[in-house]
Amino acid sequence: MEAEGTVGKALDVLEQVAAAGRPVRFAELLATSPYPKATLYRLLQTLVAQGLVAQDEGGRYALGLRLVRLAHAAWAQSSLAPIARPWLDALAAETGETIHLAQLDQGQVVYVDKRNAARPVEMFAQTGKVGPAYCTGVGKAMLAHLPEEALLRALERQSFHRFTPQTLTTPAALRAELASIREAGHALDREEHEPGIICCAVPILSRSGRGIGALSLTSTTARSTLERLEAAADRLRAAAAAIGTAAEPWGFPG
Amino acid sequence: MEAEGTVGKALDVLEQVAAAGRPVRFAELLATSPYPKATLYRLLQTLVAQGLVAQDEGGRYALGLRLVRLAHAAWAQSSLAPIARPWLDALAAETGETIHLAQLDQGQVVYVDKRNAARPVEMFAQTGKVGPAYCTGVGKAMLAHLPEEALLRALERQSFHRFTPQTLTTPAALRAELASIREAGHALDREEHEPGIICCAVPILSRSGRGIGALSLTSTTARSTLERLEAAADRLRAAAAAIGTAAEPWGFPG
DNA sequence: GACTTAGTTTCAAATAATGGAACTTCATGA
DNA sequence: TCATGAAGTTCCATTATTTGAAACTAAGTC
Repeated sequence: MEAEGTVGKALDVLEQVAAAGRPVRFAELLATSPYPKATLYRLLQTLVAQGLVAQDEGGRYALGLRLVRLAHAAWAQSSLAPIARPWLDALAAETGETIHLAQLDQGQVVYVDKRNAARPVEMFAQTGKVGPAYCTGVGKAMLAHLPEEALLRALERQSFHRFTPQTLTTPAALRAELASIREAGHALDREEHEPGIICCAVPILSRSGRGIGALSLTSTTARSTLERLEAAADRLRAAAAAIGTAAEPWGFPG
Repeated sequence: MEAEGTVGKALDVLEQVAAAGRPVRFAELLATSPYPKATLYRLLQTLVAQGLVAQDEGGRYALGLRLVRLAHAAWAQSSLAPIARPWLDALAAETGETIHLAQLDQGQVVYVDKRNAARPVEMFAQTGKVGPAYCTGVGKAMLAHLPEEALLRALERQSFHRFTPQTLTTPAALRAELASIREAGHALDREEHEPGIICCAVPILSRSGRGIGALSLTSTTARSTLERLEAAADRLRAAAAAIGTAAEPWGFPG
């Protein structure tokens, strides 16, 4: 924490409210805040006045609906997600499996759209969720197509947690994996993030060759195998190529 | 525009980028900004540094993915939307029509979750989308259960636009409608917002009797009638009651 | 009714934001 | 080739906002 300028401080506080995951009292925030009582108090007042944070009758703070409005605008004006929609529909219908569309933001994977085989579109329940880049199919596919400098920055701020026995936990192992992903043209998640969950992902490249997102097909070891997912890689690649051609060249910054 | 404090100014700029609906150049923003060149420039720099705004290679500004992450957190920590999910699933399955869950934020309707009709139909509203309160079913259902003071504030900032011939365009007409909604226990949208679109909505009340959201069943005049939607009102009310009982008493502030 | 805990306000000092103007690119076309 | 201008960036003395220790209020608790 500790950010530059008043706006940065306000966002620190906002992020703290977000991290709590439930409505929190002032005292709870104060306990783990780097800011003194009066400062924290006024920052929260400002956030409430702006609608970024809401306060219940008991005075507890939670994230406000203005964020939901703004995120909808962000999604709608993106050059990737709205364009990709029909392709996700088609892939989900053809494969009967779960399809993810992801982008990279500050070194993390952000899922920006999804189709669940069983259920219809449910936006925020899944959209906006974040995950680690180094142990997901979409994450590795995007990292593999990041310029060296951006990759370094992304790896720097990463701490490698071993989610499963298969998780790659060193930069060296990851770099070797990224090289083979570039060669194969697709990335596999061999239960590296969650046991029983496997996935095949391809990068989405803009016309200028820059990575702007990734597309993945996810299944469970109970229902499918890596070989079967890999067999669908060409189908994914075709969709990714079409999306990349249609999209504005808006790169993911890492 | 023109807001209090540095945070408010930064959010003004953010909102301007959102309003554009597409990546915009600095000069475009400057043309309609109340802030001088240097100030606007530095506000944008700050927003970019914070990840709320992203910049493409051409230097154009668009909303950043950090907003999508934050909105997901807002959605997940809400005391309403996650709890309501199974009921939306059930209502959509039973009726085969579109179901919306909405909340009121600063006098506007914000759709926080939805289920699409089983039959292939175009999207009316995505999650996070906003709409007017005075001419939608969910909006009127919520306005009807707002305390007088909050209703006044909501009406004040409302300008009544006549979307269709059926739209109520005066505070007096709306107040009469709200009274009859309170009596009936549900609100109808008689093509007041979009021609051909009808809807029946019920308020979701917390255990303390406060309005915290609304639930609606939407259809088209081609496929159904107001009478048929109204017949499902009891089913909606039952779901709303269950959700309201399970939810934390977190009122909508108007 | 003294004592703790949670939240709110004050005000002089410290800090950050402001904005007019000057400067740097970069594209255009005479 | 070199003027012309449009778009974007930086400077810096001035100005306004933010800061935070401490005092204060309100609401429990024993």
